[in-house]
Amino acid sequence: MFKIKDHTMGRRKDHSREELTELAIDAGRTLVIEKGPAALTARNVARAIGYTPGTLYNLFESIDGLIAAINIRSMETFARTIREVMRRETSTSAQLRGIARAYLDFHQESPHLWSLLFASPLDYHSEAYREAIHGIFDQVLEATEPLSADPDTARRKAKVLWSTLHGICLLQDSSKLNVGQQDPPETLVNEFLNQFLRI
Amino acid sequence: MFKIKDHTMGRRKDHSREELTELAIDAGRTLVIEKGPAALTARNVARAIGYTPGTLYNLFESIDGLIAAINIRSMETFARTIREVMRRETSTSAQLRGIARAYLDFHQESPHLWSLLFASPLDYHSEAYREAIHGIFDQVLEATEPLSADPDTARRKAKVLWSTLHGICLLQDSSKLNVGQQDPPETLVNEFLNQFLRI
DNA sequence: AATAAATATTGAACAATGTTCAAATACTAT
DNA sequence: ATAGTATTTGAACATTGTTCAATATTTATT
Repeated sequence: MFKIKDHTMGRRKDHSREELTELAIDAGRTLVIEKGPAALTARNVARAIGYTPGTLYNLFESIDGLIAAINIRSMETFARTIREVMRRETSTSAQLRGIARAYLDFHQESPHLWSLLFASPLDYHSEAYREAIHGIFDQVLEATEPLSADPDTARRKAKVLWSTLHGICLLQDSSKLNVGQQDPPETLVNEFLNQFLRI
Repeated sequence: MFKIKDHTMGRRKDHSREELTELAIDAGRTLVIEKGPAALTARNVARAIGYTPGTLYNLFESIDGLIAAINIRSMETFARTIREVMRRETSTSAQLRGIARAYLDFHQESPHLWSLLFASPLDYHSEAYREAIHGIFDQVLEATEPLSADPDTARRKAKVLWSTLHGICLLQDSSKLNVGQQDPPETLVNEFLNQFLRI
């Protein structure tokens, strides 16, 4: 016999709260990867995990909370990638070029995830979010330190590098009909780094 | 006697099509300036000009069309500003610093307009939009030309400069809780330009 | 001047969004 | 067993963008 439920259901406990949160983040991530940030709706995510929108609001305080969770995951992955770069490369220039390379790879391989993280205004900003940002930025800072005497300059240099990477990828996306000729992001990043690494 | 209209109204012709378009753009612009991009809704704009949403769809093919029109106006204003800079300054470095200054001013004085233009993904892209972009970018290109031998390098340099300005302002906005210390955009742009202008 | 055609405007509707919440259910501790 | 707590739902609400038949007005034609 099949259970036909013609009224509201109560607790199912198919998954723990933590498992459910994981499921939601994964489903949301997949939606973003496959159909872009616009497909990340409460109903789409809920359908993907076999629950209703209301359940999501038991896990996240709002849809922005889910976005933040997905972004944090992206940042953690990226932080691991550049940690690897920092360990592999010994020279400052190789480290910085490696970080830039990793950034461009992320943008190219997961454009929608990149877009959700860097090209969609979000004012959620939990403590976990702040930490995830630091997980990345502190390493960039570490890499720019040898380039300058005082730490203030190092921080400024790190921010400039980071800003330029952002900007170049944004420009790339916004110019489907391009300004003049098509310059691949790598070319622009190279142009920048050649100057940036010149003492 | 007051005309009470209890059914659908027809043509009023209070304004010409062109006047109405102007009214809509102006009202939309004001809404964005005062309440941010999120306030730019069809109903808000319609109410502000004393019409209904349907009328807007007679003027623009979609809400993105209205956004594009507002952005084009922002770009035209900015193009005029840097044209003034280009005329006033004679040295390359002064021109580039002037352009950067103007960009930061725009970001600081009209953060919401800046956000609508540069920080909100939009895939409208009419011919008029392309032209407005060129009205700005061609001048940046003109300014970077003396910095490099071949035109390809000049174009790349212009794009790098432009990307960095974008990125720095984005970073500024996204970091209400800041990464490390607060670095004013001017400081970062200076850090960048000092390196950029070094031959 | 009368009539026809074109245009402008509306209100009402549609689908989709985020979000809330009482009701109902199932699990947990007593 | 019973009471209490946590979870899940469905239905609702307000807001989006957008469409469109109906209507009113202006313009063109006869």
